[in-house]
Amino acid sequence: MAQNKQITLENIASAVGVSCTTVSRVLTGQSKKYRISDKTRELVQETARELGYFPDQLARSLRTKRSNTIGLIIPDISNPFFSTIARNIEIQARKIGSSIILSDSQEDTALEIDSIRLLQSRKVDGLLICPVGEEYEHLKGIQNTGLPMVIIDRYFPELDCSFVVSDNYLGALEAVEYFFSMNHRSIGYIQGRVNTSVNFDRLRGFRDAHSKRGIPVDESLIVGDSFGKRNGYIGTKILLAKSPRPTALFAASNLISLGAMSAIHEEGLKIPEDISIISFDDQPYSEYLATPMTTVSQQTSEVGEIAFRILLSQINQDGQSATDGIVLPTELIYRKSVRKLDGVKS
Amino acid sequence: MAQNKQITLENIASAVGVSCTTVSRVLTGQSKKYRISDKTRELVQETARELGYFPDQLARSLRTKRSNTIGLIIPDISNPFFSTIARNIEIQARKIGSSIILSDSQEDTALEIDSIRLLQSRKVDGLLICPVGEEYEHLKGIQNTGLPMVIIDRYFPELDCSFVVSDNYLGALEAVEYFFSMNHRSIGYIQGRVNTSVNFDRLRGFRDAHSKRGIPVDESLIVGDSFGKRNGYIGTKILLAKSPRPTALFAASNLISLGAMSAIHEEGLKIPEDISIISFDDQPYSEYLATPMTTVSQQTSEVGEIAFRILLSQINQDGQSATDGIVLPTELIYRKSVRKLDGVKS
DNA sequence: TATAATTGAACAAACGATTGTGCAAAACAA
DNA sequence: TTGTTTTGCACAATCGTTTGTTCAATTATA
Repeated sequence: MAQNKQITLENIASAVGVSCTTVSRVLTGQSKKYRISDKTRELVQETARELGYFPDQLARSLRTKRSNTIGLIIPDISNPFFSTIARNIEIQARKIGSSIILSDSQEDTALEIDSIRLLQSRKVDGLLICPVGEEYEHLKGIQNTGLPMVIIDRYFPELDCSFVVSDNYLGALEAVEYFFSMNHRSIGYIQGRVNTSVNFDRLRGFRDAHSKRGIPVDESLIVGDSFGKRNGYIGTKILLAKSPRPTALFAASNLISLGAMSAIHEEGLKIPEDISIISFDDQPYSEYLATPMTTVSQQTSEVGEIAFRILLSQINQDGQSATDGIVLPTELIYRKSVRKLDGVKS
Repeated sequence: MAQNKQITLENIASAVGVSCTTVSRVLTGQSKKYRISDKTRELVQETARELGYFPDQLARSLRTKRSNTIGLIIPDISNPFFSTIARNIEIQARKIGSSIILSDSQEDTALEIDSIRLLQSRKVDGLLICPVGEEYEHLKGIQNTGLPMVIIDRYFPELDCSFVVSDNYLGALEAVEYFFSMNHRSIGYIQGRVNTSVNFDRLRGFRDAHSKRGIPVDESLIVGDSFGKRNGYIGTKILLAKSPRPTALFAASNLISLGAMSAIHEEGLKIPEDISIISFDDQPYSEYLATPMTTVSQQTSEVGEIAFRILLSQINQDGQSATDGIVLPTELIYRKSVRKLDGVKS
């Protein structure tokens, strides 16, 4: 209970009988550089150990202008997709003694802006951010401050900023082409938040797959506006009510497909007998679902690690590095949720 | 690119023509207390806004001895169980302008100890920790420093520290009693990390359910040693190899049941025809599994929120508050993964 | 021996905020 | 007019580190 006082350099200094300058230099490994005698050095080190000293990072950061702290802004940390990204970032960070300050923007641009402010005032060395989407004016603002930043899972063509994303275009293209190869012609797309690069690219893949086959896309089959479960449910309800019903569904996220399954189940339909489905985001449970789900898998753990490394180099090079955009390939994982339809009616 | 200089109180002060004392007092809302004139106040506020001032939290914290930062240590943030806890904590924290520093201990006590050190040196106001388990000597150490702390999802009987846990005992008891009511008599338990309170309580529930029925527990049916997927797989493999095979499996976590499903599938067995299963931790996907899974659901989102509130009161009361242990009820969610066996052979 | 070079460590000024106290000027009272 | 109170703000110390510079004592060189 005894609210122990903090041990400071001064405590060690007076215990040993030197100045805290000397203590500081010993403890930061600069004893050679500043010609501290071995005797003094050892004495200081030992005393520090005895007293259980550890540096006050706040004071240190204030002086050195480096907090060894990075800000991580995520729209929803409870989404496994993001939490595994977060995990890999944290693991990288701790290797170099950095800590991560986590901020959940709750898919809300206003909160995202708040978070940025807060993290800036906490003097993070850099920012890893998965923006809600749509707006990026506030991100420009960050760049003007010179704060190193890399964007995760999204990008903004007009923003000159490093990013790490999956190849959403090819991922979607491949998925929809697979539908076609299984003779599906009427494919519903339950999209995520519109005006995000993620959604834009997936939609583009969806469209291009059609045009490559010379199949017109039925715009009424493109529904939805969020990456959440509820949107998946609603979107699917709408699509299933159409007549004729689309024979296949392309879900833009793991949460969307969860909502979709809910709706499909509610309608008494079976996957893939009554309706086929492919979902973006492979998950550990995907293969154990009622019908093991065909998914577009992303390299989730790599995303975080790569983003962190880029950020780190930016921090160390003091903003001199060129901005890079990393695009990670996706993989279509074939399972049982897509049925092969009988011959094509033409 | 122009690495903009930080705006300080001094900048505002000289712009307005007052001292930074005054600026500080205005900006921290103490203008009345210190009799700053309205004119000065407004001028300062406006100038601060114009200059885009925001306080340096490091400097502030150094002086005030309060960082508005709390440390969160989690064994595996990628596990949805923990990430939803984390999310709720973050949401609470941001409401009061606190930030959370996230640390993933990777289920490793050594890393956990490291994390604590790091967070202490970052001067967090309090600690929210889900300990790896087993050892708690290092946690005693925290208490001696007077750092407010509340333990999440675990507890240590000999440690006088607030905690928030689920009623693991009753949750397990109820699950196993349900197995019995469905005429199962040979139940395998794939446990999590041994010597954690979580596992201990669940195991106790498992045993007590047996003794209440006067059924001896077959010790060879208790396997495993971790909450991970791999352990679920291995444990299930072992249990399925027994003859006679247990008719039911009780999985101590969501990850364990995922591994279990993998093994069951590999053996060509069906749930619940060939084997029944109940898993701890309800998940969004639980109802969409090949066989919708009967689960013991925990109040995941409440855990984080409650823990945060307790911590907050400890911080504000400066350690004067009594330690409380909160036990949250679980709920057995009945789905399709438990088969009713034919009459009991006696 | 006188001078120069080296060694070992201390001084003091930051970093950006907060805060107890002091002190003029203005307003008031007698 | 003189004395008292109130108003409005500034001084300066402090939080715990880091770091450029200074400086005496010792050792080496001429």
